[in-house]
Amino acid sequence: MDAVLHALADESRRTVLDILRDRPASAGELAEALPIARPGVSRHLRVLREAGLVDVRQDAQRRIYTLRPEALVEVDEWLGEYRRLWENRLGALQTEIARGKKARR
Amino acid sequence: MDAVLHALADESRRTVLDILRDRPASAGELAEALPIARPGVSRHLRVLREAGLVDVRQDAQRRIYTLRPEALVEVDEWLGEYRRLWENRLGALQTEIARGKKARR
DNA sequence: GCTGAATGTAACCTTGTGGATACGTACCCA
DNA sequence: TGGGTACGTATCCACAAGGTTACATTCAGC
Repeated sequence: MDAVLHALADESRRTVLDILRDRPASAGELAEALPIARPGVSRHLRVLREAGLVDVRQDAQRRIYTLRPEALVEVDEWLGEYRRLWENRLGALQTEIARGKKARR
Repeated sequence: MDAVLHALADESRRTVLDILRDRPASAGELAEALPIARPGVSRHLRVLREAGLVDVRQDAQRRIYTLRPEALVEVDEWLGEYRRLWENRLGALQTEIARGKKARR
C-alpha cells in the first residue's frame, strides 16, 4: 500500500501507467514518451515493478512492460473509506454539484 | 491532482486523514496521535491544507482541522480509468475473488 | 565470436523531504 | 499587562529522490 502510493506520487510514473493502460510497451517506447533519459525511466520502471504495478516479460533484447491493475485495488479500498463521506456531503445539494461538475448537461 | 497524490504518499499524513475521517481534531490532538514532534505535524498539516484535503477553523488559540473528502474525488476519477481493467481481469473468476475479498454477501 | 541494439546498473550531483530544536505569535485569563 | 497555552515558522541536518553520463549485460544475426 505504502509502496503503491509512493509510486503513484510521481508524475512520470503515472504517465507510464497511463500508457500501459492502453497497451503493453517496451522500456524504449516508454522512454520515448517521457521527457527524461532512458536510465531514469528504467529506475521508474523498477519502482513500479517493486510496487507490483507492472509486470515485465522478456522478448529478445526488449523488456515488455504490462500493467497490473490489481495493485490498485488496495488504493481503491482505502479510498472507499472516504467515498461515502464525499457522497453524503451536504446531501442532495452536493450531489447536484458533483453531477454538474462531472457531466455538464 | 499532483498535490493530492503527493500528500497521500506520506504515512503520517494518511494517519491524519484517517483520524479526521472520524472527527475534527485540533493540531495538538493530531500531534499526540503521531510519533513525531508538533512542528513536524504542523508542516504535514500545511501540506494537507495546500492540497485541499483539510480545512482549518480557528477556535481561540486552537486550530480545528476538518476533512475535505471532496479533494479525493479527482483521485477516485483517475483510479476509475483503471477500475474496469481489474474488474474485467480474467473475467468471472477474478470477479468472484474480488467479491470474496471484500466480504460482501 | 564479433557487432549493434535494447536495457538495466553504478556513480555522481542537486534538490526535496521529513525530522528535531529554537523562536515568534496570537489568544485567553487573571 | 503579564503569563501560560496552542500553534505556526525558521533553521539546520541527514537522507531519499530524481536527473544525468558512463559502463555492464544480454541477445540476435552475420
